[in-house]
Amino acid sequence: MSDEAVLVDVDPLSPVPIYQQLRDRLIEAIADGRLVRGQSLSSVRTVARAFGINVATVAKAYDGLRQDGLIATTSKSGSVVVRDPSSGPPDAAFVADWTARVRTLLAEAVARGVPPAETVEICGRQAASFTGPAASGPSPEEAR
Amino acid sequence: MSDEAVLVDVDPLSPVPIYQQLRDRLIEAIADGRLVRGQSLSSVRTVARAFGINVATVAKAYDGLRQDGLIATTSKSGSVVVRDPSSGPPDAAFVADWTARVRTLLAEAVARGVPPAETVEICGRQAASFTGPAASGPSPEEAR
Amino acid sequence: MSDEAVLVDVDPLSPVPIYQQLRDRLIEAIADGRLVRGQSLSSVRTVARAFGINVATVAKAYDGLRQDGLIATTSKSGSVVVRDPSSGPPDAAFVADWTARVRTLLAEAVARGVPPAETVEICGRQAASFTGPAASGPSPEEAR
Amino acid sequence: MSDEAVLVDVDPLSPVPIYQQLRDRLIEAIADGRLVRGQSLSSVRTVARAFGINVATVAKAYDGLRQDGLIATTSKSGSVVVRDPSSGPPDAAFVADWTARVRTLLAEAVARGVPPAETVEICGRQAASFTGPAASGPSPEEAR
DNA sequence: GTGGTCTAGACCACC
DNA sequence: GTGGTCTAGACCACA
Repeated sequence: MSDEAVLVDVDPLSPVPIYQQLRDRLIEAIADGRLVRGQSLSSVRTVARAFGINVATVAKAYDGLRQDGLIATTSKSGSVVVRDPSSGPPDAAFVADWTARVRTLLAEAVARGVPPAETVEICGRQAASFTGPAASGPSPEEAR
Repeated sequence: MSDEAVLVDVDPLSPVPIYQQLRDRLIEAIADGRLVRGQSLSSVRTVARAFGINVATVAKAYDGLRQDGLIATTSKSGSVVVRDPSSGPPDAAFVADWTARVRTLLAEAVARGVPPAETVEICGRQAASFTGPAASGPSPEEAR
Repeated sequence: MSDEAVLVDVDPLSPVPIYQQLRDRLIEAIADGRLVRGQSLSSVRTVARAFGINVATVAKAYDGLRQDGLIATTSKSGSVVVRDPSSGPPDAAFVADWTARVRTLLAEAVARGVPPAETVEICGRQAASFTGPAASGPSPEEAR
Repeated sequence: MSDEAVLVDVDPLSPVPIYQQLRDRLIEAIADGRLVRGQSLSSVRTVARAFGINVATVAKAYDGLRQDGLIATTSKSGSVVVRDPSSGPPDAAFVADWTARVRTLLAEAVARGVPPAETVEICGRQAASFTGPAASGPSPEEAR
């Protein structure tokens, strides 16, 4: 029980689908170390009840994480995190796709007048919060 | 006439709506200087014909850009770019929202094993290809 | 179900687009308290059927309200009002733009011979029917 | 020549049609006394050349003013203002229609959080600029 | 059930 | 010519 208490919250009024909000929040939890490999997630029923949302919605969120190879689900022990920042680099295809997406997002800010350098600065600040305590150091090598 | 030849392409099979792909590509064109303030876009009909998509779909893409204050449309001269990287900084609300979105995107890469420092590096590389107050430096080669 | 019975009507023969008439009527409903924060709107299909207009037309009206931050839409529960007169003041840019528009409208009446004082009186009478921080006074009878 | 030098300007990038901008600016000029009964307007050709717009566009603007009974056009002396704030009150139908329009506009501000009282205050400030010096006095009777 | 997207084709306003 | 509006009808995603 104590190892599955990751608090996230979803906004039912947001235009972004609830299942994706859930997925995004869990990914962020994995990225910043609140969820680590081996840790188990709350059951779909528990989460659904906690947020007052449909079980299918939670299942869909977990499904996405499973397809991304981030969690694995067994009928016995539920869903557990099987991949986290320390699990090694992803395949090149993912990186290529991700690069394209980040380019689009950066463009949105630059087109509106945010200086390119400032966008990178913001990215740096956000990324710094992901590796945990070691990330604010001089050279963020893998803290493995 | 000769100033509206900005080539982009869209993928009708992608899960991301066509109108948004179009919008994204045009935003990127504005960000990297292929489209500058005062330049006019191809007419909705021309674009629709070129891509084999519906006029309304193109109109919706242009509509989004209009609401973002990036283009202005008149019946006479079609749509022209009215805001570009040199038009000054956007409002704080946009930046705050954008920061949240970029955080989610960065988390996705970090959770999968891309080192935070590398995500920032990629951002830097992409941002370097955009035009901005500081981007007019001596040819942005890969800083690798 | 019982909380979405806000009746408005539209005129298909009017030069003002149907989607905008719908938008205007709903804005008036929000302004005068017939629609309050948290209340949900009829679904696009319901409205479309009721008025004999197209679903897309209603969707466009709702789209406008969404971009103005007045409603929020989710696939599950449809559209709900998220901003009303009690939600705090708008940004300065909006007020400036609105002032210019009201000036033009006032001019139209004055140029035709309505005394300026009377235009303001009419505005006062109309504004009195709206709910606002000060509008909950002792029954806004005509101050004539 | 010296009595037709009313300066207005139009924004070709505005979403509001040029002919209507022209019409609006002229109505404002009549409302605030820069144009009075008997004064003649520049010819359509002169205006068209001055703004680099089409003659037909100017003609359409003048046409609207003519239908509103604000100007009259003779082939001999061109267009002259035939109605201004001192010409007496308009018909009731106009006032009723105008009231509905002003209500819609007021609602837009109120719905977004502008207190009703403040909307009226803004209207008062704008209206004050219309009658000229006499409007800021105690009781703005007709200064006829 | 909900809303979002897209199509094909039509009409109208603007210039 | 341009863009804006509306229709009818279809398909898909969300919950």
